[in-house]
Amino acid sequence: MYNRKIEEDLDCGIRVAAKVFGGKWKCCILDAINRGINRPADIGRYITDASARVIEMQLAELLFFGAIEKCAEEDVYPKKSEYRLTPMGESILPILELMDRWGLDHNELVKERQRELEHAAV
Amino acid sequence: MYNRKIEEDLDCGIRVAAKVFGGKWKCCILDAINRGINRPADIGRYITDASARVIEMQLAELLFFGAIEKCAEEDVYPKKSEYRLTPMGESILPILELMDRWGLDHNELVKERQRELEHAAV
DNA sequence: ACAATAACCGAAAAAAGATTCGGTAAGCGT
DNA sequence: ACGCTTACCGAATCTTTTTTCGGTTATTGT
Repeated sequence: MYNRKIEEDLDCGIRVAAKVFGGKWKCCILDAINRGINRPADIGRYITDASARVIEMQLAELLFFGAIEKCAEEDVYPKKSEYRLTPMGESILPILELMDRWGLDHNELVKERQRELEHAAV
Repeated sequence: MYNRKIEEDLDCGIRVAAKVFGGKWKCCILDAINRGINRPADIGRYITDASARVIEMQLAELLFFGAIEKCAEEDVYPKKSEYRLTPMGESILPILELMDRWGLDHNELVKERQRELEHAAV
């Protein structure tokens, strides 16, 4: 896992939250697992924009920080792995919902500004 | 302002939210302004870890997306600028609070994992 | 007149994060 | 036996974000 060069202030709650579920795909993965899509390959098919590698890496981080747990029959070789939310992972869901709602409430405005930017760039 | 090469999915609320108040310092700046610290130089003194340049840039983005507004007497030259939250900016505060509380509730665990990582890296 | 402060900006560089590519090890269907 | 899928990893590369540095313009205090 990547280790930062510059130390971060983990006394700031927002920074802690960003570390655990920030980043481009972690929220989507938590959402998928919450919906019962809990095997890597299935998550990959659910989140079509993300490559398999990204999903593996983000699963590893979510696992590392204890937001999800791995329930695989480690008999001989992994093969069948399933991930589920831990109570800690579940406690993130209300925040995701709030953020998602906020974003959807304001996306028209943001999209418009985005278009302005793109025009100006030409 | 930086213009991405790769398009992002602004139909996902979380992505929209991240665009407006994600990033390393935007939340801190919103918090500062909310506390009545509303001039760039004062915000700089409040958030000591961030350079003046960063604060300017992030203020510009917050302004661009309409989370804050600039109330400067543009008489002859800027000089005195004050920023305040717009209603849209205020609507972000509950989310920040929730994230901050979540982070503070879980920071011991995260800090410990962080220490493990650093040890392993040596 | 001179130093200090405020508000800004452009551009380069560094750091962080995401993506692609190629690989391993194992099981399942035909 | 052969190809397909699953799970996973390392490393190079590219994109995005953050930081640093040096500059402009104007005001205030001495």
